[in-house]
Amino acid sequence: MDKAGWGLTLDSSSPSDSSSFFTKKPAGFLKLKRDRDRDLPGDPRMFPGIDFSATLGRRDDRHASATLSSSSSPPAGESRVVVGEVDFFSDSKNRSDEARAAAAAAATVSVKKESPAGAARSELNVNTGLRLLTANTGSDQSTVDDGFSSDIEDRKKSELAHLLVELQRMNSENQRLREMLGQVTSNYSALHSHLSSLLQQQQQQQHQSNGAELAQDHEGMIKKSQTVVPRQFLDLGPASAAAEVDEISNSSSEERTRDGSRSPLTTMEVASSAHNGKADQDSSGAKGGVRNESPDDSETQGWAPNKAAKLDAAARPGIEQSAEATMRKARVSVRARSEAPMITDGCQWRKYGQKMAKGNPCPRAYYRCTMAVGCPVRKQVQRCADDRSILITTYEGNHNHPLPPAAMAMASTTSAAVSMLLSGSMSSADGIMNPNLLARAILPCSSSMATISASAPFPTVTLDLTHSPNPLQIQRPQPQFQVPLPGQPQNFGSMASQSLPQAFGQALYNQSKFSGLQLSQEIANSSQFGQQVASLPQHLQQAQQQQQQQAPPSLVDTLSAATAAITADPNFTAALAAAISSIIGGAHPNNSSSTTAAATTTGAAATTAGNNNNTNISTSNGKMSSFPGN
DNA sequence: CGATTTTGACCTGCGC
DNA sequence: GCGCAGGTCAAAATCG
Repeated sequence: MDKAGWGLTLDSSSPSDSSSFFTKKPAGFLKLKRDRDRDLPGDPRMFPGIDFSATLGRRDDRHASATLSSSSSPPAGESRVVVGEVDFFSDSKNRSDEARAAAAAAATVSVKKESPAGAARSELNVNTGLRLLTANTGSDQSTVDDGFSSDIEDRKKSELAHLLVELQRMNSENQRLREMLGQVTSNYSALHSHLSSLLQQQQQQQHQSNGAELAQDHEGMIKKSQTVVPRQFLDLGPASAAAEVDEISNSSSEERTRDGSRSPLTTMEVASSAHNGKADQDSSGAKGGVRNESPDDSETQGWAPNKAAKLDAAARPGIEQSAEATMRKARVSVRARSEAPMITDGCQWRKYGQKMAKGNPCPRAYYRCTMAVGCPVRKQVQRCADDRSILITTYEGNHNHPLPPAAMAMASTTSAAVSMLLSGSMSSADGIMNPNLLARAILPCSSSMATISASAPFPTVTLDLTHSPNPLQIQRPQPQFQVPLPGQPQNFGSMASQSLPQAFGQALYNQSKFSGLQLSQEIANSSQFGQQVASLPQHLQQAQQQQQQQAPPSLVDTLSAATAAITADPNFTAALAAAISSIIGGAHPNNSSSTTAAATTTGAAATTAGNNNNTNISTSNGKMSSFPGN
């Protein structure tokens, strides 16, 4: 459920009392508790608590605000932020320092900042997405200038000059980063092509050696359909290659298929169950009638690892079955430091169970999404046994309804994570899949580590947001979950009202937009990268336009400048993250039809981040019928 | 009074 | 077949 107030009630849920963590109801909780009318998509106030989507930007905001107002009492708005937000992260101060360091590294010229209000105005007017830069540059120096300079015009003039210089610099950095991105993309494509060719050769060899028995051939066809076909609408560049690896692997696909039968149905499965409803119901009846399920409850039923799913899957064509088997197992686990009982990810959840899991004194709570009837998305929330300040949230399933912007953040995140999981790691027996790349692709501004485990009962992507910044990101403010204030805007549509960009959420929001654009254009068989570039936020496009006038720097400068840019501008980082994740894990031309059809069948968006409000369907989400959407 | 949480019971899969 | 663990259900309790 949406017990929205938890984030504000750190007090009641003492970390030391983990056993009662999920059972106690925070005191302050109640006052903020549930107000469904308020929890409308797009309502910025709706998700107090640890706001995943708004966290980063707000955190950055807070840090920047602290910097700007360090020598004087902060404006009312800022003080509200500072006071209201609770930093769950122990090293927040360090990150704040890092933020300043990043600003110092990025800003060769400090730009004065008159006041937060003035900054807000400039943001509204320019909307370059360089708010962090603006904020960062408006630091001590500007304060000093304000104190000693009575000539406002001169000050503004110099400020403007600084801004222009900074803008140019950022443009050049933007260009460099784009070049780097292009290199990464080309390298990725080359590697993928090479891998595909190798796999094809291996496949041919294996077929030649094993082509004797027809039965085996038939089974092989089934396997192929079980692996390749799903990947087709899961898509992704590496997908086909991975699927081929699966095909080569004797055990992986079968095990996955078998295990998948006990896993929750996905949207696609729900879709397919529409014409297999009788089997479902019959099977449900076999359960003793305990679960009185109507056809309308098929989605809910789908979550039950019952025989119905297995029988139904067995009765279905291999394609659908395999697709479900592959996708419905995917999970995304998000680790984040939080004292709150549950991270606020923008969706409404209702708790339906709690169990003591083995090996962990903390109970595991089970939630299901209640934003729409029959939404199959569920999540598990549990404290880390080793570090109870870490909250582990595992998402599973795919939303069948529009999501508010705040929810799209997590949706996009998990979407990207699962996209990468299903696209590239499924073939791997286990292990970490290029964590740096993955982490940067998914959450490049989070300093997170994305760990993929395919050997687990469910292929799981773990996004660890608790790690300290990696060397390449050390200067960047660490994203974290924070406690938003009630009534404070959190939706991304109101970013202009924020003091600083909600980098992470914006990144993911943009990502969704990117992907949505991609999806729609993929249908039109358009190239994706150009569309992604075309769908970049305005400030990026503006920067790109201007950066074309910049002379290319040296490689060293490029790298350093890129690092500085990334660390200094969460918006850019976000956009880059979105682009990368969309490119690598999110969008490919051949994935939309099947999933879209499935989604259409169910009348759902078949997307986690798919948002009617934005008429965007995240490709990475949309194709991930089993992806933990939220 | 409706929505949500709590909590014990139940179901299922898996390993022995 | 049995026990264990994960997951889910649903009646009762709680809350607003």
